[in-house]
Amino acid sequence: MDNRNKLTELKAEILKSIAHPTRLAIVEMLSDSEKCVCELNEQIDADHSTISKHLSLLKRNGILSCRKEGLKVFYRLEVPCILKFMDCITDVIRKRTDQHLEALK
Amino acid sequence: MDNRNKLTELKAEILKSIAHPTRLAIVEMLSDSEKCVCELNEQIDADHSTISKHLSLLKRNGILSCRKEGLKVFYRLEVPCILKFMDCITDVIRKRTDQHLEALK
DNA sequence: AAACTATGTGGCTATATTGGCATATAAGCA
DNA sequence: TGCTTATATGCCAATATAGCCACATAGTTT
Repeated sequence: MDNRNKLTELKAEILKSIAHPTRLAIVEMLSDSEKCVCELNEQIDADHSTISKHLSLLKRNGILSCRKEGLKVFYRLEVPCILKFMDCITDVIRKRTDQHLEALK
Repeated sequence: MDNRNKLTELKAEILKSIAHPTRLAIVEMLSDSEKCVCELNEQIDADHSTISKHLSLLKRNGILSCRKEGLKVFYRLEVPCILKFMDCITDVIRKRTDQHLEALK
């Protein structure tokens, strides 16, 4: 019972780490291949320190891993199953939109 | 490009709605069948107003739907695919734990 | 209609999250 | 060694979120 709660809390924590526009964008950008921080910095409109913090959070929570090569650090997605889930989330969005349209009738 | 960002933001918003211990617990409790608010109130240790707000958030975001029957309101899960995803999240937790153990060596 | 039950809402405070700036570290290069 | 580039961290202010109490509403029962 209490363990169940604990597990639910852990799950919520993991979910929270990808439940942020910038962090989700990072995850999506890493869907096909690893990328260096510099590349992410280029494509995301935020201070590099902000992005760095998002990356370290994602890493700490096991979503990403990284390797260093010279000056650069390359991050990669550790849990590709997340991507499949996004289809489910897109379903939710579709369903939600339908509901709102329905409500207007 | 901009549409892509908009979609990512929407997805993050949906994710955020289930990325909370209590809300995730609610989703899990509704995995097998609909339940009335009273039942949720019994099982969750929080003020009924707090639970009510979580429910309305989940509904607004298309995760849950509800129907009224007399005094009671029954909520049900609209998007069962969320449950499948939780296995992926559990993988993350396992992976993360492994990493931490590894780091201690 | 008055009292009761189940649920929802407004308003407030406490806490958590975010983002940017300045600064630090680490590695390559002149 | 000093300079430059890539990345990370400390600190702080702004904003968002959560939770509780009090109150409101809807439906039921007497």
